[in-house]
Amino acid sequence: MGEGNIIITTTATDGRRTDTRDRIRATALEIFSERGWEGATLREIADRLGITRPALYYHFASKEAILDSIHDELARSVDEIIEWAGTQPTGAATRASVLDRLSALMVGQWGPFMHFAQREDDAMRALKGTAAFIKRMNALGDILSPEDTVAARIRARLALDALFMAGARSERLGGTQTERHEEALTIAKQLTR
Amino acid sequence: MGEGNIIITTTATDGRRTDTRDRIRATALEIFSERGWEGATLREIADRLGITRPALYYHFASKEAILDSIHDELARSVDEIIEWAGTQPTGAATRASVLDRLSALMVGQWGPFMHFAQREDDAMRALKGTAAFIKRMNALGDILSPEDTVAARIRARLALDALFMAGARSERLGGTQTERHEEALTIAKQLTR
DNA sequence: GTCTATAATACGATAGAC
DNA sequence: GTCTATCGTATTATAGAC
Repeated sequence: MGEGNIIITTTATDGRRTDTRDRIRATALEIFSERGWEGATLREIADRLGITRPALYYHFASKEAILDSIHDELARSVDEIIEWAGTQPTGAATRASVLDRLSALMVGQWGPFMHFAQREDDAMRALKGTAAFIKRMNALGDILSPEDTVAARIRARLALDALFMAGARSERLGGTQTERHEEALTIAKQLTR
Repeated sequence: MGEGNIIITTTATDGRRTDTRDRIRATALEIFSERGWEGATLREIADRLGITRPALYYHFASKEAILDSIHDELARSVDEIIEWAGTQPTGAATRASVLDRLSALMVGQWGPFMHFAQREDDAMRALKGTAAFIKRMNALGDILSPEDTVAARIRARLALDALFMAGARSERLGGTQTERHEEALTIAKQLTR
């Protein structure tokens, strides 16, 4: 809830880490993406960090609090895009720019997490953080629909899917990671034209 | 493995049900679709059927065996489509027919389950049944790609996503269920042209 | 800030009566 | 074919020492 999103590895003078909270979030993001919400265990997060489970509870009150914290960080970036779109005239150019900005997020570390959050949609509707994510995805779907028809809404959702597809594990599509992102972006723009 | 896929409710002369195995599969399909693999519990399946957890074990050896049994039934339908495509000349007309046949599966009871199986892809790679499902989805992706490029493979995957989207919970897209299926099919055909 | 030890709960699965 | 009772193991989470 409001932490910075730049992770800098530091050590105190006695050698103890002082960035454990950020390291927990980074590792949890990996494991949520790999295993899904139910499949991800605090044991695995702790083990991968080389600490014990109780130590996690010093930094976060619950498993859900870790997810919420990760989501808060992503939400700021997505909200920026949504708010920016609100200041622009509706049109194909604005939709293309929104897709450009979203694609940039996917290329970074958010690709696997957005894939996770999207895939867990109904299973996780109960989770506060993810419910908010779904609302943001719906807002993006509305922004990306050129007109108010079922077909346009399906196409807008597919445009988002295209970006997610390139952002997540997608080696089977062939080509380089960069190539996949570029092609997905091109197709997404065609779908929202 | 090898049971019929038509569920007929019958009762023996003393009033006991004789179709519990099929009822378990139908209910499990619902709950897997709603909650995902880890989120689905045998407790909920049993409760919804009005029986106890141990009673499930009379019909299936394990939770995984239930999933495998459901998957076997779907696999026969998907394999029919894949095999039929193999006998046809490659071309836009064949791809459109494959999409028609897949869409017909989605309109039936398989839509939510295909959404489930697709979404659980990496979390469930360990599960025998789902691993086989992923292989079939990859085969369909190949069949639906007009050429051997990254862009074509992304478009083929999005065509499948469009059908899945209409088949699963998708009320937010507006329109009627029939309308959503028709529009999704049209878009899918455009993507694989 | 991290540890050991443990509580409380839920899970999948089994044994054996009926 | 379904039940009651239970086992063994995992989970999230907490208490209190250091």
